[in-house]
Amino acid sequence: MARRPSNDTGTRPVSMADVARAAGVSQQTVSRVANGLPNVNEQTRQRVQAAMQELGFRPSYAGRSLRDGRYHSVGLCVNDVTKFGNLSMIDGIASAAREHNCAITLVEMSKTEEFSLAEATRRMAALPVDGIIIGMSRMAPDFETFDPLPGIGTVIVTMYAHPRVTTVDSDHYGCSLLLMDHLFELGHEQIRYIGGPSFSVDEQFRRAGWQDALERKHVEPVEPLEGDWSANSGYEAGRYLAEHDHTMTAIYAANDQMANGAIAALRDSGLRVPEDVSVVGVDDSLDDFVAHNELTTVRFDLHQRGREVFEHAVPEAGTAGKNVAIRIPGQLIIRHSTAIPRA
Amino acid sequence: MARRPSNDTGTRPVSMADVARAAGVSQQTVSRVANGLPNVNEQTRQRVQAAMQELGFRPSYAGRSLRDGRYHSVGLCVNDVTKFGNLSMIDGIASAAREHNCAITLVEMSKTEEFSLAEATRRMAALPVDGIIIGMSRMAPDFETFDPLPGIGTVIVTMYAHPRVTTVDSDHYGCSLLLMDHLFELGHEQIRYIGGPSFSVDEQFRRAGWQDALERKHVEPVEPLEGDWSANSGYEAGRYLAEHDHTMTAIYAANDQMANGAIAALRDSGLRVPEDVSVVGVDDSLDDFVAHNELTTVRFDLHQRGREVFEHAVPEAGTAGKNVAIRIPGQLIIRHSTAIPRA
DNA sequence: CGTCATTATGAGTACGTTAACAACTTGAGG
DNA sequence: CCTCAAGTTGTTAACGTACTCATAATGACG
Repeated sequence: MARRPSNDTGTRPVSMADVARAAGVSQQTVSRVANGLPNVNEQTRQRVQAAMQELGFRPSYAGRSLRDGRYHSVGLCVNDVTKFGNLSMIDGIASAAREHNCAITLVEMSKTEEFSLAEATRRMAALPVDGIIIGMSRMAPDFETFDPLPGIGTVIVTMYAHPRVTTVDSDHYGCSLLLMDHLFELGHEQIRYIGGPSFSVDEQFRRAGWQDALERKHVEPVEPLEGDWSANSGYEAGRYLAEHDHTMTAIYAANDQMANGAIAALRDSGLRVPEDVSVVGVDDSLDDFVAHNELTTVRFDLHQRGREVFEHAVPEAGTAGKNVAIRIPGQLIIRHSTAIPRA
Repeated sequence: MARRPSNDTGTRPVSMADVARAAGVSQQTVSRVANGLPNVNEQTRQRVQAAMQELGFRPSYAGRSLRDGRYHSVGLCVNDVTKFGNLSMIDGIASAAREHNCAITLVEMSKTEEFSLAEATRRMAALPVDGIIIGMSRMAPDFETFDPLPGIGTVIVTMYAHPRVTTVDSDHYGCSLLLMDHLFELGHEQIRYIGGPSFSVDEQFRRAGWQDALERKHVEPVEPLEGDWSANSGYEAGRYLAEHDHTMTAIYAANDQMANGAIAALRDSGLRVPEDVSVVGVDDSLDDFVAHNELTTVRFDLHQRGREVFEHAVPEAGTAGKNVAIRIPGQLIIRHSTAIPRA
């Protein structure tokens, strides 16, 4: 049972040799026509192109890649495509890849469970990729011991630095400092925190920024609350704070969705935003979903991050400086959810 | 200037032959070890595995694909990764692909301009894909005349049927009927429509469903409004309707985001939802963004759509029935934005 | 001790492509 | 007529893999 019939009756894909036979030229001439090389007689070119059309020739990616050792694709490994962080990563990388005429080979690991970097690397390395990008939105069990595969660029998208791998991320620590400084300047000091799930790397760094900012100002951080990034969890946390904390003057929610929920809760509790309580978020993700978005937040340049990630994963194109840790700062967007605290 | 040095000093990737030389066996034995075949002496296996580890062997995707004619990847071509429709498509296809141990090769075309199916097909066909999926969220200029490439499964994700290509989509027409029937049953007849941009295929079918439902009930459809899918555009439309139409009792917004904006506008205009005006949307996309989501809407099973799309694009796995038009019905989700109209 | 099955391994080949080189034709200039 | 250049086409080799077949070693059984 031959896998691929060599005769013409089978379903084997049409190769250059088939086209060559049909057009009465050598296979190499077909290659020349396919690649638009100049040294082909016009008449011959047309005959070959006609044969290609006729037979439905499709150049073999495998043959070409085997020949010239490039795949023109970058591998991207994430746990859940739909999470905001991953989506924005895909978007940023997609535009960088497009600029380099490159595709993205996407692999979604388990949506819920963590995965090891070794496993992710092993899977990605067996795919047609010139570089490997791993989104580590929660700490991998083998992060410390992980060794990248030699001979292929590897980038981990995460805030944690690694001794042997380049890591790139938006600055999830710095964004907290931006927001806290903004609140400090307005005069706030009692700033409560509503975070995401504690396994999230983004959460860990955003929260650390909040805590460090307070401690640097010699304010004791009060018990951070834990949500799940959703507006409903922000609502519950906001409700709790409205009822139990009458000294706070501001809330820092670790993403806009929870901030939006928290604002709703505060208002349902009879508190005004921003007159009674200021609220800030992160991501600048509400615009499409709520009218008159008034949330003060931090916006990240995801396309720049995508470009950095891409160019470090596929070093031919950009700086090949090995093993750095790149943190791309966000931009403070001041809207109308923050104000001077009540006296 | 040899592209790839054949000696050991160069940067050529490590092949099975290299491993074989290091382990003192034949290349074929390395292949057997790499693929976990049983007929290898345990001692030999360990020696080979040690050599693999030592040299950092990475199996060549190109060699393997050339050899067995499969890529284990499906091509996906969309215009803008971040659009809700496309994102949900990626998500659904990703989980179907994972079930078949398959990757996704993602190409993002121009975010803003339309692209022709011929161009998309040409680009995708040159990539490592066993099937081609094209998201046609706006009508392609060559839809009527398009001929799929023979020898590779092609699926277009769109509501339009095509005489020579399988098309799959969520039922963007049927969702309107579900919502309109729900409103009819409550007693509504004066139902205004806030649509997306008119070039959108989803918009065209959702709007057609609204119009047909009214006409079937012998109600004259009143001037549909056009938004841009964003909450702000829904707000503006809602504001306009609140001020100019005092006979309407319900609004059908073509997505949840505009519905959310419309509700805000109605309330800002002093109207109650649902007591004075009922509002419905489509997509069931608000849960993460707003607390206490009360919007009646239609939810699509995106994973089922992804599975259908995938299995028609890569027919080896599922039903290979050629050239069908599959419409996957949505599910009506009744919450609390709809009620019996005021008397 | 010969026969035969079982196990382990190697040799050869084909997959489709492109670079490098060789070969052939044509025409101009001496 | 010879030489040389330019244009066009063909031949060969190599990329890395896995299938098929051949070969060699081992042990069981009559």
